[in-house]
Amino acid sequence: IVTYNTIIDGLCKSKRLDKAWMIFETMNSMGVNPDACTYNVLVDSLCKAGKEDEALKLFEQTVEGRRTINPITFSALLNGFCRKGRADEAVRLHNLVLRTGHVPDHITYTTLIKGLCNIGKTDDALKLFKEMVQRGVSPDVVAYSVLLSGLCKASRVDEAVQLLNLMIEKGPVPDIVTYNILLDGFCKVQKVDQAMDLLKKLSELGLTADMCTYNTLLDGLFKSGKCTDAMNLYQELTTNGSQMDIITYRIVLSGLCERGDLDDAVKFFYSVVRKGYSPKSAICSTLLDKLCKAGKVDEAAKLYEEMQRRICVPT
RNA sequence: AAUCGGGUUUUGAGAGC
Repeated sequence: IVTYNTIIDGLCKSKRLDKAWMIFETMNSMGVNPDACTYNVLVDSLCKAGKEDEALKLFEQTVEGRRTINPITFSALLNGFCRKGRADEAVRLHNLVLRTGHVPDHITYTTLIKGLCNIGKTDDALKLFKEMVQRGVSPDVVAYSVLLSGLCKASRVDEAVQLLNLMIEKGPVPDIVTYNILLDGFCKVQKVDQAMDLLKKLSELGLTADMCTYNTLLDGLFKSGKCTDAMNLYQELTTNGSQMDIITYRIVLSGLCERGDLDDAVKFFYSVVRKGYSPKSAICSTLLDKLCKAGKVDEAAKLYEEMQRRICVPT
């Protein structure tokens, strides 16, 4: 049975689903009964192939046939539904299974909470978070962060701050990701100043800002029109030798374009390209478009050639 | 363990409706 499971899993992982199912049939006809592990693999692979409904059917069959619910199969199934934006259905399934006394672990709860947030059902996510606590499953830093992110994305930053305070008071210790989420939340509701204040407090909290922190703030500064502040921050990062990533460059480049600083944008573009990055075609196109509209068609043409050489394809 | 699984930053334009 272990051999069969290993083979089926291997086939599923290399996307040879049809072949995997053939082996499954073979094992049945040879009188080798599939076990929980076999079904875990199959349910998961159906989900990953976008066939959640078939996965659900298979899951139901195993529940009837074996009269037990395997938590791994079930969480694979819930994952599949959540990934597809079907978190509400996942929660319905979760509620059914909950009645049989199966309480999911903190990761599965987090998956569901994130799924709900992704489809904008933030209140349901909050409810589920409370249920989780009531059921004696302690939310870890990721669970809190996911919920925090959901609140921020729904522009409910005040509630996010409350949640952070709750967390500080009697939850897991927030990490840099938690704060990055909140920083982004502030930025997105045009409270960049609050975000910058929070940045200063990070070191007091014993946390080190990472590139994601700075990217968030750079973008926030640009988008709220504080281009000078943004460029100052960028300079600061350059001089202290921070390791920029492609995302930093995209933010700065589009920030410069947005401001209409085409000369700087073009200069910046070349400096990025010299570092060996190829900016996304989207940004190349923006840059070209802005240049053309500013009447600098010649420059745009030159840039276009350069872009072609660098294998980024502006459309 | 032969099997699933969770968090943060960027992502263009035009046309049409």
